Amino acid sequence: MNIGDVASKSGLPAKTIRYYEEIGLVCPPRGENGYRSFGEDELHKLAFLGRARALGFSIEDCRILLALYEDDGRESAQVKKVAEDHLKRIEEKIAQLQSMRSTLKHLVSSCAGDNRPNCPILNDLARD
Amino acid sequence: MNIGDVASKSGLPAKTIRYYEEIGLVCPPRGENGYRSFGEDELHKLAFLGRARALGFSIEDCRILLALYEDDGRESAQVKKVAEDHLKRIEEKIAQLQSMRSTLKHLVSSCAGDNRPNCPILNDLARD
DNA sequence: GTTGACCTTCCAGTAACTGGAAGCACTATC
DNA sequence: GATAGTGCTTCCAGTTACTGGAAGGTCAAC
Repeated sequence: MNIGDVASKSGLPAKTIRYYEEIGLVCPPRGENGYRSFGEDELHKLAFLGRARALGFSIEDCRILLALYEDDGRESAQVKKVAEDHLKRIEEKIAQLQSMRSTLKHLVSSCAGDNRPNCPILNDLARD
Repeated sequence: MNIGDVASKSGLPAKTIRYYEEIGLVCPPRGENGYRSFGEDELHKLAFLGRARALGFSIEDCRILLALYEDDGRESAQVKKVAEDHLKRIEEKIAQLQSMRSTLKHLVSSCAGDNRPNCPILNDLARD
């Protein structure tokens, strides 16, 4: 398979796949013409990476998860730890965004949004 | 005031203030010794920026908000638009993170987290 | 043989800082 | 007056995970 094939099958852009090769997440062999030649295993890996990224795991987490996936001697506790840490970071991020949302909602609803200059949003940002 | 003073008063790191000057958000005059010399107005601006950033506004949004703040002819509708667009983006982000959280929570709870290799998290990432 | 799609590499840019090095400036102390 | 310590300056590089684009080689079809 050429890169375009695995791109459409994995859902990842070709650019991203080249990038993943550059940083060592995958290393497809090359054909005579210099084209990357992907097998089912590489496609499987890329799909794995796509799903992990879709769950918000960082590239470094993905690297670890992939290594654990390929390590028969892994302990599920290692995987769980990575996922739990990530979950915790996500929950912190959600809390932070919810706090912003709450403040913003309040500000937006208090602003007339008309053609006059007075604005509670700016007043709040400029408060002393 | 030197940069260290406005840094502690505004809560922004000195590095960040220099960066804000570099991108034209503030432009404090310089003293004889080449040091940046901040007045109350610059401090006020920096505090404004700090609060806007804390609400998650992008630097470009901050630039717009600051310009509106300093424009007596502004219409509150302009400010409200910026805030509403930002609020919408935040809500989308929250929804995305909540979806990740939901999946992750489920996966984490289904993983034994022991010394055995079998792991539902990896199974899910590797599913066909 | 030429068009068009697909592949290659390389370089630059994104957002918003942050860390660190090298080197002045200022203040306090001996 | 020398020195130490802190604070200021600029400049360069690195962060995250790609993404866009240019210049050019390859392949299949007509």
